[in-house]
Amino acid sequence: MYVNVALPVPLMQTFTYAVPSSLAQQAQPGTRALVPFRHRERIGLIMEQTETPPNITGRVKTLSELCDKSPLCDDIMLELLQWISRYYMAPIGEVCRAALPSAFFRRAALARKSRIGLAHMTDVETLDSVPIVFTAAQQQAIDHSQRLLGECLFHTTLLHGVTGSGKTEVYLATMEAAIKQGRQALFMLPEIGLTPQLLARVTAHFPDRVALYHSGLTEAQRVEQWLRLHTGAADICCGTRSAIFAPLHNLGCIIVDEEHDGAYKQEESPRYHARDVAVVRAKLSGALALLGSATPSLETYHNVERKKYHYLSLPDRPTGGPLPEVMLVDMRKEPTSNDASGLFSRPLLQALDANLQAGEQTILFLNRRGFSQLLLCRDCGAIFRCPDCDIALTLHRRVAELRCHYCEFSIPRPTTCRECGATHLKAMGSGTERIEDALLEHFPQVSIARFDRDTTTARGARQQLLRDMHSGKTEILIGTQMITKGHDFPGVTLVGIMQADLSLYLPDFRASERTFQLLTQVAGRAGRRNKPGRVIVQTFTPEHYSLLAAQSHNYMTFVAKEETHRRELGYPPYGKLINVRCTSNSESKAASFAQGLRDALSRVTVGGTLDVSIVGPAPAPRAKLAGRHRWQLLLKMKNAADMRKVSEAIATHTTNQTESGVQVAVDVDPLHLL
DNA sequence: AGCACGCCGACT
DNA sequence: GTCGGCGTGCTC
Repeated sequence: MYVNVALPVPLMQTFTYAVPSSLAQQAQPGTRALVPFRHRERIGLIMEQTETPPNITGRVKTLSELCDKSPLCDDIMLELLQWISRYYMAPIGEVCRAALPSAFFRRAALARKSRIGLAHMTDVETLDSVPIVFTAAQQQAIDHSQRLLGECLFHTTLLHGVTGSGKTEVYLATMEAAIKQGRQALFMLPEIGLTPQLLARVTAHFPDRVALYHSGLTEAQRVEQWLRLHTGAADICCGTRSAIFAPLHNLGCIIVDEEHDGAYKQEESPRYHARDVAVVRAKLSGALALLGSATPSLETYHNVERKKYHYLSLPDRPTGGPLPEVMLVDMRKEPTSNDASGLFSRPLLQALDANLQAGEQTILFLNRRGFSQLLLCRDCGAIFRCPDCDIALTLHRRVAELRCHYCEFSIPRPTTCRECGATHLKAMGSGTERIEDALLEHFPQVSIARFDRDTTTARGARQQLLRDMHSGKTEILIGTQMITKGHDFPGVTLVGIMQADLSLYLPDFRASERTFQLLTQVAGRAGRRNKPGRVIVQTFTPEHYSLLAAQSHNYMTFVAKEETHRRELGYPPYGKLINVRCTSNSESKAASFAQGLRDALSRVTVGGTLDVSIVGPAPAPRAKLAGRHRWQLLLKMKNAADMRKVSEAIATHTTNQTESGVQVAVDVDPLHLL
């Protein structure tokens, strides 16, 4: 007998080993095995048993020993790992490594092998549920989930509810229903650190049954939580992206909160999207998938329209008060010299003034940190660029440095142009630092704080900023999109969006969608209960549908417009994308490899013609990163079936054609094309 | 990914 | 004369 073993190496294949008869019983799929591999022994995961020896010239090696008494992964998990490997074109061993605590693949982990025994299920206990009065919409959503759970059939539901509409109650009731059935629940969040209140509610609702699983855990903690779930000591898992692999063996429901959030997509191999994997896992498990958002992704909403997903909406805000009033300020009609920088419109300045008078807090949002976007020589027009990434360096005036926002490169702030030696350097384009300076000019007495990567990375700095905000000490908080994530600032009644056009016109087909989501999420932060909130959006294109839809809090009008554009251009959800990026020290090698792949794809036919339209090869939007040149091919397919064929064609080409010095990264369903 | 094998510069 | 630089090639 033989077994196919996935080893943690970046190769698409498994390796076949002979199994000694003494280990035949124990060598089950999902069990780890110690195998001889390239002059040393390594730990891999048995994917399947087979009677057929591998088709290789050399001698088949024999596995040395098994690391577990019983499998770590059940059949559903193994099938899920295979699906991820195929769909995302990721090496199976890398998928396995992402799915299990990495300690499980280190030799030291062998010591604890005896600890991993058979999973035993906890008895179904009666949960003492606190009686809560649900709104009609909440009750309807809960009834819906409970009915589907009762049928034990796979189903996906979109729960569309604005901030404060009470999605959490529906989540809790759904998980409770799964637990009462003797099944388990998986609760996914984009970022764990930003939602302590939500986590506290879940752990309080299900005392001692919740395991937290996220990237912030130490290796020992991760193993501990993994074991609690595997053995059934905990039957609810709350976690981020990687929690999609939680060892729950009788899964009843998977909840994906803020399903539109980009944090669910892993940006290195395996480049999976945890929301999409959640739906596949639910399908394999016969479980319920519940996707929640105030601003659902177009992909998810499209599945509602195609009747693949159920749609439930929570239109009211039982706890949140009325939705804020959103004002769009046309910056074309503003005088250019309101202040030194021309950053603030009259309406925003008036509203700021009034809010300060009333003793209430304000958030100003600008999606660019630092002082200025670039430093330009007034005499010769040269700008300072990163030598490794070839993009404009951002001026950070507080620390007197020019910094590259793509890599770690920085230089002390120069005083002369390096091209012509002139001393007249102009800082162009505003970042959060400049907003802070301009504000201090206008309101010298006011307590202003900045919340971006520069001010939050120092130890404890982030917490201090949040404390000052909650205590009311900070009157105006300036921030990048960091502030839009998760935080609740009950005292904030005014939100100003500076330069809304920045995110709107990024060279990315999702720019409109992101802007709409961003504005809606930010607007959701303004005002609570009895205090109505106000949002002021400064833009040069107030007629843009993203802004208008966000202004009127109308998701449906946004979707209708955006779908039209996507359909015309064959972008998701009306088509599938694969981005192939070729990276090399040599630009010509990267470019020629990309061209070779393009030629191969246009020649190849897999069971009929290959229906793919190819954009490129072209330099990637970040044409040079950390000293390496990047060229890319964007492949557009009409549907998933065509995409599978294209995937196969890419796989055969890249394995046959081993161009030296070129790294190929395939991104299936890319979230951005950078 | 590792890790070995394989041909060209500065050290005892 | 060697030690070692990291290019390239393979892993059941």
